[in-house]
Amino acid sequence: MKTYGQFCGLARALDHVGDRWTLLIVRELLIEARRYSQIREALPGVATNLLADRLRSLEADGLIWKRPDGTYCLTAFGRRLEGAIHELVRWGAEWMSAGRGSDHFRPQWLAVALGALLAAETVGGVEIHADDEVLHVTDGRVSLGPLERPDAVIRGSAEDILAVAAGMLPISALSVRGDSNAVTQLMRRRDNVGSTTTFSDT
Amino acid sequence: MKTYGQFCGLARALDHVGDRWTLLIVRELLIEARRYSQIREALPGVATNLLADRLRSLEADGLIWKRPDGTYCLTAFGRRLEGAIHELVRWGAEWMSAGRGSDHFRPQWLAVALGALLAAETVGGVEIHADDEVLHVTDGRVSLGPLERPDAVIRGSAEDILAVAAGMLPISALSVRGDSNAVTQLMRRRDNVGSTTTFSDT
DNA sequence: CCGGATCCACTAGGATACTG
DNA sequence: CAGTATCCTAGTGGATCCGG
Repeated sequence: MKTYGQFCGLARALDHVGDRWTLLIVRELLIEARRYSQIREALPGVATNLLADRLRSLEADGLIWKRPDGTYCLTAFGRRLEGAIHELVRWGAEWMSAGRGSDHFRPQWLAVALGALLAAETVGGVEIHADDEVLHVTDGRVSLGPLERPDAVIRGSAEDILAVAAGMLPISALSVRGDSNAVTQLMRRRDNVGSTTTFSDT
Repeated sequence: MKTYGQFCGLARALDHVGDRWTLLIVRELLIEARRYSQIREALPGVATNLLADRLRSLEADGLIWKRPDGTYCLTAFGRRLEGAIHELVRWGAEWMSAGRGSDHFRPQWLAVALGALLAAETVGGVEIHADDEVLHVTDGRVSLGPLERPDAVIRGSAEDILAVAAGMLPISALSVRGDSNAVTQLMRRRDNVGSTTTFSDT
């Protein structure tokens, strides 16, 4: 990308992660370390050379790192984009209410969405079965895989779980077992989500 | 921009604000409502047709609104991007340490940078004279213009003030009058800024 | 099969000239 | 002043091919 040539944090940030696909690559690696072909299949439509280009740039900029086993992995610096990505996910939740339509969907994306949308102050562990994917939430952090002794277990389609987290469906749309208190506490959405578009001055 | 076609908050957000220049336009309107030509001169290098395109899209998406007097103004929905922009500014602070170089710089950009970098819990008012620009901070919010009864007044070049806020220079690089306590409290940077790039696993 | 590289058609972006 | 109209270039998308 051509640099904006502005001495401004936003412009400098966009100089490095403002390119098309770049933040989506970071999103994938935020979920877990991935191989080239795993990233590619998670990003339908990306050209192979473009993905290779982006990975090279991200590595040169110190955001990602290629492990000896061939998986790409975020550095600590790259992971510090999580806050910005979560903010964008929360803002983008507004555009989710139009429904899925014919868009692609991967259950793993739930990990990022839930990390951004769920209440951070949750105590205890909740296991989530979304379609065939299993993930869990502890202390407001979302990770892939099951939990040893979950306080509650939620089951539903990934789409429904996402819709509940985004406030588009009531919690009753999901099957919940165990401590239902932990679940309602978990699903209390963060700020900055779901207000209607209004026009104001100043 | 071509849509990513992904049912994901991040992808949907980028479908609307991921285009080149778009977030910088939002940044300008976050500072204050602006006319077409004011936006253009704040974004050196933007093509006139491109700016017109972006403004049309942003208006169609309900992020901005054209007032009867011809100034473009953020809607409440558009202003909800402030959190994401602040996060990007904080992340981008890492790239500011390379110095200004030959990049453009506008004193007004300080308003956004300070809003992102300064401690939000500040009490009292601090007036900032950056070159010929005057702005002030109250309750962690930054606005253009002077303050009625400031607790402290900071003077310096906009570049130095930015550098202090980003932690690249000590507070002693600036001239401070009044309650120096309020100033040191103000300049205590938020999290997520300034750690060195390290490589870690997992 | 994985991890790309190469080629080509297409589209978005950049620079400048021009207009109501 | 606030854009529109062009032209040209760089970046993107899609398909295919290639070496390990």
